Amino acid sequence: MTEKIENNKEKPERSANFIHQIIDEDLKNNKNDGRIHTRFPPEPNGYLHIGHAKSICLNFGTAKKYNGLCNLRFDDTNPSKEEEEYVKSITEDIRWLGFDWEDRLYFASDYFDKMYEYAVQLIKKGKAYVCDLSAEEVREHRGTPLIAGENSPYRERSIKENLELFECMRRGEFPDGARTLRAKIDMASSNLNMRDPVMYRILHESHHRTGDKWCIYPMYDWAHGLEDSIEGITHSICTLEFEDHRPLYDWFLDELGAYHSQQIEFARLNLTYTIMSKRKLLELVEKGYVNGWDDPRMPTISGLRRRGYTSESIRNFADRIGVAKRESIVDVALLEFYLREDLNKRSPRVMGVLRPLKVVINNYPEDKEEYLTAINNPEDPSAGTRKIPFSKVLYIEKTDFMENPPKKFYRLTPGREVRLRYAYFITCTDAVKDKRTGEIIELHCTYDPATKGGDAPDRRKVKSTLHWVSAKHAIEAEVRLYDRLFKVENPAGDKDIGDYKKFLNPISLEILPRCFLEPSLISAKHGDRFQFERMGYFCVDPDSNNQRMVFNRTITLRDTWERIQKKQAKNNR
RNA sequence: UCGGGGAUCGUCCAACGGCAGGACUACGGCCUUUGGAGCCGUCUAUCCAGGUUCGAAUCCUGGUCCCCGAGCCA
Repeated sequence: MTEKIENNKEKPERSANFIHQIIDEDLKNNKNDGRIHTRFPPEPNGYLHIGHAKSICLNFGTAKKYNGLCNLRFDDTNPSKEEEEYVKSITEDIRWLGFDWEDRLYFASDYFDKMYEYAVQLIKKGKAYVCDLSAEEVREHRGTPLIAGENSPYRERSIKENLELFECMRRGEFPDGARTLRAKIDMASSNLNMRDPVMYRILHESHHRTGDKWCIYPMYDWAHGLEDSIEGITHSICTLEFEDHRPLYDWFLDELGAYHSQQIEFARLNLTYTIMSKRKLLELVEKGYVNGWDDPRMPTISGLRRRGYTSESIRNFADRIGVAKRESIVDVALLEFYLREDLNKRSPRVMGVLRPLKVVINNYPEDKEEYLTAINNPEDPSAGTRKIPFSKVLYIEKTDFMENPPKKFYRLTPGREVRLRYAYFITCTDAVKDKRTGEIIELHCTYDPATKGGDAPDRRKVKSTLHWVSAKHAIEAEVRLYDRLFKVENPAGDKDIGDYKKFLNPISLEILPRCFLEPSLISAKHGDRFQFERMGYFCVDPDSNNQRMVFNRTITLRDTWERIQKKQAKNNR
């Protein structure tokens, strides 16, 4: 009984998405003998982003849910845009996300021979022909949505001639663009994709896997269904823009009498304050708006990873946003919620002062040092405790002191007593200012020795607890603060403005060169994640080295004080 | 204009003829040695107009709005 309740708690019953409903139905009808086989088919022409993560979670997740299989297949049918670098990053990213294709790593280019044979078969059936029209002429013959197209003058070539010409195409006897192989369907179809679509184009270009073996390359529509068919994919899940292509997908497979997978389309992910277009992301990288594909501001998987995201949080997010056909733009706050949820559970707590303000404890002995006990993770008792050094001169956060505080400011002000976390109650006696600028450069305080550890024997309370670092013991480090890449929710959506780059947030990166961290951080390694108490979650950047530690702020903690300030500012307006 | 899709809280997803529900956000409160976390609560939605039905987000009819489609890209 108890067990049952716990199970329910862990796996709250959520209704199946529309794709899983289709699969449930297929299973009921014993379609494909109950086999479920999906695939994730990236084109190796860019880095994966959070939108791909949705698709990866869907495809691999579906296979897992139904005890089926999911292949990783590179759709490398266009050698002019594709590179080996991308297949490396893509495989890394998928693995990091936590998915495994076992021995089922495939490339569309592995099937070029089979595809060629299939094309010959279609020609022999009188359903494909070699066309001599130029690209421009093909466009002119295609017509428009309102006007039917015209047949190509080469449409009625004999099967024999088509076979010979296609063979000559393959052998490289024609220059790029001179001829194409086209399916013979219907130039008057209301679906433009059915107006004798091109199956093969001539491209004298070296392919990253097949080298110079081929100079004709298959088009997506022709290739994709065959890839699915060859691999025995049962459910071929893709995005909405391929809906119009489904009749063609079906036509090829039906004409060939080949195994026929079912194409199902869903709406791709959009996220607020970022862009998902590969082309635009490439532009940001190439024109130096960001520092590479893995810049922590990028929505790429590698960027998120470097930023400190956990794969668990991305998977939870993908699971939560669901799958539907309605186009949408998901609030990035939802992603951030799952990030914080996961980070809160797993991150060791440490203290780090980002914007240091020197504090001298007047009544603390000059040379005394003591080690105080701090809890490593209140969410995880097994994480234990550690010792942190305390001494006469400390740093606290600049924003934790105000000489003339507004209402509801609970932190340090002249005359007020607060707690230093795990240490003592201190009271501010004096603020030293720079004579010229008036900036507060140093605080003088007294401490109450009876409050060691942070509790007062007389039960008196303080309104706030501050984090701090002993000046003598602190590690100096660089911390990089990231904010959203764009200033507006939907930078790609505003067609009046035109260029999405106008919406770039000019302060999406702030570098703090002189932060002070507690000494335990000295052993932190690349990728290690921490919560800097009261400040947020941080991770060690790969730029970090023995000379200089570099941390990225993954995300702030939820900040109630910030909200109060915003409200106050609003009310004063 | 033709073809293909889609319209449910601010956002995302459910409800498949029978009390419109969940998550996030926002806003209150409790608690707190992180203004963190946790806990409790509140607000807010069926594109419009007709019809069928005891009963419609769901079925029918007619509108409106949005997205995709005329690459030898995927």
